[in-house]
Amino acid sequence: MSTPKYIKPTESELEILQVLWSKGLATVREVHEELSKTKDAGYTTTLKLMQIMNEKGLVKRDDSMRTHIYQSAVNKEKTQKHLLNKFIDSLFGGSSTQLVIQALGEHKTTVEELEKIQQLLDNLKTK
Amino acid sequence: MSTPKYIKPTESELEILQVLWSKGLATVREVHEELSKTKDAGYTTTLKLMQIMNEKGLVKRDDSMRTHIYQSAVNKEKTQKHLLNKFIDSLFGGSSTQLVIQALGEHKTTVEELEKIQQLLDNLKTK
DNA sequence: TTATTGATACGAATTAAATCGTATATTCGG
DNA sequence: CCGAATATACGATTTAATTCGTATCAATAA
Repeated sequence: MSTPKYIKPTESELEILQVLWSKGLATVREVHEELSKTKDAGYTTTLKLMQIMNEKGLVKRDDSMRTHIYQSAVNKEKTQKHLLNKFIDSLFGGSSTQLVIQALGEHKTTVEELEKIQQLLDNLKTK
Repeated sequence: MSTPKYIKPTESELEILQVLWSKGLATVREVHEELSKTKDAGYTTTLKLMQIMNEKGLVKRDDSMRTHIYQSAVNKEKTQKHLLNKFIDSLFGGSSTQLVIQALGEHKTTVEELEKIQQLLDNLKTK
């Protein structure tokens, strides 16, 4: 079995992936419009980034038409997991528990969500 | 009240902060030895990084002696929280619950730890 | 047909991070 | 005192990420 090569997306690349994950398919223009809401960079900047991401294999595109259609080439959950693990290692010495404690302590979490997590914990415990 | 200026440490800076957080006080050499275990860069590289961190205010140092003594100038928990929030925003659309679910699902967590988290959840729920 | 709009390609400049070589000063063993 | 070991300072290079200008081509409206 071939070792899967995990590419670590940069900050900007992650922003683009977010958009693609939520839209499924999108043109450069669409992605750019979306990013423009919170960020301020030129169109060709977004274009170039997406071209590079295509070379890296982070996105796929259909270039059979004049206006290319992009989509993510990496799985959202897998990527999240991968980056999360790196994050936990680098900031919480590998202890996911520490991270969870901080995460729950800080953000306001609804009772429903807390119960959802408790469910999950119960499941994990019985395994 | 003055707006606290949060400086985002780079990857390498974070590694150094980790060492300082765990040691309290340390010389460049000590930090460097520690980093050498997992990483391979020259002594002057570590030195330079720590000098820059000093300029940025990420660390403090006592340079009254020939061999300077460094310590972190930023609070561990605060820094963790700050970076964690950024991370959650950028990767989990601000949902700490999503993050927690992924974190617990992936890493192997002991029953003791799971129970610790359940305790925490119970406390949160009654509030 | 021609001018305008909007698309990609691509080189190049800019910025930021990390790395290292070298100069120089201090300490310490002999 | 002298030489080796060990410090810091600091400029310069390298590498990576981001940004953007400009060329060029295609589509479309007038």
